[in-house]
Amino acid sequence: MPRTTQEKSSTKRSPISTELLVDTAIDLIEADGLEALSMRRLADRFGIQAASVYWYVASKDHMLDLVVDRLLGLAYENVFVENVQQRGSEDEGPEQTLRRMAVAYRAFLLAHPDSAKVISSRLVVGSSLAQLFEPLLDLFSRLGLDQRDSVHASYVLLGYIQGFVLQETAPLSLVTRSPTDDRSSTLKQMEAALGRLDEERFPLTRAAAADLAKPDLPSRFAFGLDRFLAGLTAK
Amino acid sequence: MPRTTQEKSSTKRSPISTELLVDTAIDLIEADGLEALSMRRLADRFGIQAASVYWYVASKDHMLDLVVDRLLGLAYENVFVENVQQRGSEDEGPEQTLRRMAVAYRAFLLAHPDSAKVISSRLVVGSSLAQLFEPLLDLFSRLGLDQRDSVHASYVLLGYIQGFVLQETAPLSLVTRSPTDDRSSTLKQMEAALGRLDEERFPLTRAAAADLAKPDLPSRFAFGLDRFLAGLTAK
DNA sequence: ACCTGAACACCGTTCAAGT
DNA sequence: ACCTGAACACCGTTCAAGT
Repeated sequence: MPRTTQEKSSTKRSPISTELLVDTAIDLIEADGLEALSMRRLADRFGIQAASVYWYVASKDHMLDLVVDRLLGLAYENVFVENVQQRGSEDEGPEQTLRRMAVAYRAFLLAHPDSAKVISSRLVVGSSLAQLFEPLLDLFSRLGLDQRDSVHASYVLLGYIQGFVLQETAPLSLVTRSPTDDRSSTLKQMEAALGRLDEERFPLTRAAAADLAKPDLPSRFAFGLDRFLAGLTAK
Repeated sequence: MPRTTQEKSSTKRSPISTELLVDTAIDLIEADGLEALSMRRLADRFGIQAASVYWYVASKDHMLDLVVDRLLGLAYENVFVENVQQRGSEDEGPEQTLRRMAVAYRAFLLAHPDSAKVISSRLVVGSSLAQLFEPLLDLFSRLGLDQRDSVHASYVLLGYIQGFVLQETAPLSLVTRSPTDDRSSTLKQMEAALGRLDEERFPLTRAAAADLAKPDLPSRFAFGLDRFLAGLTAK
C-alpha cells in the first residue's frame, strides 16, 4: 500500500513557476507590506537561493509588473464577475452599476494591503487592465458619452478610486513647529495639532478640526464618487 | 584687505541644518528620483558621514515627513499665493478659482519629479497642509457646501489631483501573454498590444486603442475636474 | 554640540560553476 | 533546465569614541 509519490523525500522543495512566485510575492506583500518584499525572502519561501529567482523573472521590477497584472486580474474577478454579473439581472441603470463597481473596487483594494500602492506605482498594459476597462467603457457609453469621453471617464474613475485608497491608507504623521509635544493617541494628537493652529490664519481649518480628525471615509468616498457621476449625467 | 572669513580654509564644509538637509533631499529626489535618495548620498552632499545625518533627523522616515511638509509649503506658495491672490481681483466665481487652482497644483506636481509619489505616501498633518486646506474650505463653502461637505470636497479634490498625477507619471510597462514580442517604441508597442487583444472579449477597448495609447492628459485631467465641479454645483 | 569609524543586518543583481 | 556560491556595490541604523 504505497503512499503518494509526493511524500517520498521529506521536506521536499515546493514546485516553482513564475505564477507561483508572483502569488507568493503578493502573499508576502499582504503579510508584511510592500517594503518588506525582497528577492531573498521570496526565495526563502521556496527553499532556494535569491539568485535562482532570476531564472523565472528578469528583475524585481519585472516581478512587480507581474504582481500588478495579477492584482488587476483578481480585482476584475472580485469586482465585476461576482459583483456585477450576478446582480445584473435587476433593472438598475448604468449609473447605479458604476457606483456599485466603484465601491466594490475600493473594498478590494482595502482588503489587499498595499495593493493600491503597487498598482499606482506602474501602469501595466495587458489583458488584465483591458478586462477592467471593457465594462467601464460599455457603461459610460450607455450613459451617453462618446468614445473619447468614455475613455477619459474610465481612466479618471480608476484613478480616483486608487488615489482615494492610497490617501486613506497612507501612514499619518504629525509635523508641528509648535512647542507642545505630548504622546497621546495619533488621532487625538491630530485634532490637538489642528486645534493649535493659528486662529487668524486658519479659522476654517480649525473649525473643521473634528471633521478632519475623525472622517467618515466610506461616505467621503461616496461623496466624491456621486459628484463625479452626477457631473457626467448633468452634461 | 582681508577676504571674507568664508574662504579661509579651502573646500570648507557647507553649513548644515535640518532645513538644508530637507532642501537637499528634495534636490536629490528631483535629480535622480525618490528611489535614488539615500542617507549616504545625502550626507555626501554636505561632506559628512551618513551617521552624522542622524544628529539632525531621527530617521529616513522622519526626513520624508519633513520633505512632504516642505513640498506642501512650496505648493501653497506656487498655487495659491502666486496664482490666486494676484488674479483674485478679477471677478470670477469660486468655481473658476477652484479650477485654476487645481490646474496649477497639477502643474506644480508635474514640475517636481516624484513629488506626487512622496506626498501620496504619507499624510503629514501640519500647518503646510492647513495652508492648502484653508482656501479650499473657503471656496467650497462659498459654493454653497456646508462645513462637512467642504471638508469632503477639499480632501477629495486634493486626492484626485495627486492620484491623477501619480497615474500619468507612472512608468508604463507591457505584460502580454501573446506570442509577438517586438521591440518598438513603448507607445507604438502599447497600441499594438491593445490591438492584439481578443476581438470577442474586448471590442470596446480595441476600438479605443488609439485614445488609450496617445491620450491628451491635460484635457483628460480637465474632464474629470469639470465633472466633479459640475456635480458639486448641480446638487 | 557635532561628527567619525566601524560594525550589523540587510538589499538587488551578476556570473562562473555545478547537477 | 534549473540551481548554488560567492562576490559586488549598495542600503538604514546604532553606538562607542573622538573633538
